[in-house]
Amino acid sequence: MKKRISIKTIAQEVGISNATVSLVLNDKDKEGRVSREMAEKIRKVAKDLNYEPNHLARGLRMGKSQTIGLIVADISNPFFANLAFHIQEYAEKFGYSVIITNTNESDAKLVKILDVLIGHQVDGLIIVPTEHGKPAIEELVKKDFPLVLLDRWYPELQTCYVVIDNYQASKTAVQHLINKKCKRIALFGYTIDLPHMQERKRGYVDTVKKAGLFDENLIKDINYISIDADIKTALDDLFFNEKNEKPDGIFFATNSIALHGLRYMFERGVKVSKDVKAICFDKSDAFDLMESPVPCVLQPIPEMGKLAVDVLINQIVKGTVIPSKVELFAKLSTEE
Amino acid sequence: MKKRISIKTIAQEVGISNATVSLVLNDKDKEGRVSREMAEKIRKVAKDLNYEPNHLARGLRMGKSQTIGLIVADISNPFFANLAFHIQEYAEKFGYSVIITNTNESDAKLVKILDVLIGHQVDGLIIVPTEHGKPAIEELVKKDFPLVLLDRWYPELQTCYVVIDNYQASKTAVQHLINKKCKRIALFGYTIDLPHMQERKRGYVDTVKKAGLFDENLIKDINYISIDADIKTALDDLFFNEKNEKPDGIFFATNSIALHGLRYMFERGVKVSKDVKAICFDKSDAFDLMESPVPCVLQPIPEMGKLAVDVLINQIVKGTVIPSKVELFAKLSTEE
DNA sequence: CTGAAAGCGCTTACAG
DNA sequence: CTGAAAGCGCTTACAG
Repeated sequence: MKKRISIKTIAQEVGISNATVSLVLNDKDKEGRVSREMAEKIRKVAKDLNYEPNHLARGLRMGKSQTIGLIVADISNPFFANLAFHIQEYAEKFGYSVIITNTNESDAKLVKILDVLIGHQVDGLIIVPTEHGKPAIEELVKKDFPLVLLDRWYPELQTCYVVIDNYQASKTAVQHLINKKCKRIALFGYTIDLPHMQERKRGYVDTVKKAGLFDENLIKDINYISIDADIKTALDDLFFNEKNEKPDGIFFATNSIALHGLRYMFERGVKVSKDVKAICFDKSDAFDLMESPVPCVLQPIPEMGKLAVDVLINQIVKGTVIPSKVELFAKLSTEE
Repeated sequence: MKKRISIKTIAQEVGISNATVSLVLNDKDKEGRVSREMAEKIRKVAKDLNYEPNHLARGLRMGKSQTIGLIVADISNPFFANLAFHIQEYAEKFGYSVIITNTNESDAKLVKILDVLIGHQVDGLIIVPTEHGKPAIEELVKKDFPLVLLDRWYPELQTCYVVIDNYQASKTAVQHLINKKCKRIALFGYTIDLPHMQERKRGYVDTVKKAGLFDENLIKDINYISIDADIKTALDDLFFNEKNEKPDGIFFATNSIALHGLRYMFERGVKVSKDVKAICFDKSDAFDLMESPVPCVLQPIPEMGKLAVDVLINQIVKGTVIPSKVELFAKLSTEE
């Protein structure tokens, strides 16, 4: 492979010093620091030689890499993929590249990724944290490393967050089912011990209680690891256990749970909308094609991504961190 | 923000030279180059100080960054998101980080991204090329820059490719509809002038011709830019134009076209499976939840990703490029 | 207006 | 077994 050409090559070609070339190529030749003709000449040679600056060298020298690390739970999940898309598009506007990585909800992996990303000298991090990732992230926070947590948060950790009001979103969703005359509303949530999920559950509980519809047996906890089996067990118990009165509504607290749940119900002949109403978090392509569309909670994905980038870049540029929790609001797909 | 600690800090702490620290930390202290006690001591201090090597500096010095650039058309498309997921997981095993970027099918954007990524000193590129991206990529090929094109290819450009046999996949899909007694099979494809799409069309044409079912009016070209409008126009023409005999089968040459198409048909009350059979490229979550599932062509996504990484790393390590086109085979979802 | 020099953090021949 | 030195490509204060 041919050697990439450097500032030095250009300097030699023109017969001038590296310093001057650097000035010109960084557009710092205004304010009369370099003669007009010289600047022109340098630019021409740089162009002819197809010069591309070496970001590694620049990063090393400047102490910043113009790179942001993004850590999500799973890039193949459309919610995170969309988030990643908008983060990248927006970060690019400010001249930042984004390195996207996955934890697959593993705390060990989070720790490892953090090391790798920091080794790569990222200027900041946007992190969808894992259940027990707090210690690792706390260390970074102590060092004032620029970062913003996205989608999920640790209540006891003071740092920057961009999240949505899960409690309110959940209430709205459950209320929607109540308005549709549902009397026995089930909740399907993850066992994950993070407040975004607890808030969704709390929103459910408060709303059904207020309507006098609370029944503990209708709350089903799903483990991310054994999602398929857990959902089947839970649905079997709700719909095919003679002892139980069937639910007439289901609130799926995440999209992945909804997808698995709907699939199994479909398989078992439980008709959504007819036998039981459903509502869930986040939109899926699947919903548009169902016999009767499932309404869902729409998180403002582009705004979440942009805001995370804004908050992060602000930290990087200012060099200081003012802990803050930005809360956005979701709305129902039926409100559109 | 606290300064990151460097090899120098460790060296001073231990009272020793940078060189020795570097040797130890890179596990080059075997073969009796450094005394056992000294090595232990250095490792301990490095650990206590929480040392993280600076990849920028190492990359600059070694002339490689252990980073791979991945360019896809759209990370929010599940096909590419899955591909990205597997590429990243697999590349990580070899110690490579992956920078993921999107072209949104724009040639101009491809050129720009190429510059950015090369500026970041990526050691190699995995590229899903755009329609007219050939000149830009050709330049890299001429320089023997390590790269592999994925999913799509330029027939006149000798370089490394990992693709699937689109012709065969398409034939199988169309044959499936013929086996289901379809007599009027429509094709929905993109206008994009790249052979992967042409092959899909050719597979369709050859198969319907062989069965004596060819009718030019059943071929519909969709523009990526105006996908929504184009699909509506095409479907309206097929199903709601009194002059035309309706199709009884549709082959959607991509997943995005299928999704838009199925949605519109649903909206207009055209019943898939009952009124018209459908089949398409790539699986979508949506299919599991439809009244009658749409069969699809399953590309071997994990294998495609892994192979691309293998081929690329091989180039990087060997320092030479042997142009090759690896072709994988897709199968129908009904074959599972 | 332009140049010489230092230094970012690392690795690697070369000396001893 | 360990150290001194050079150099990767860049930017930036300092001199002139």
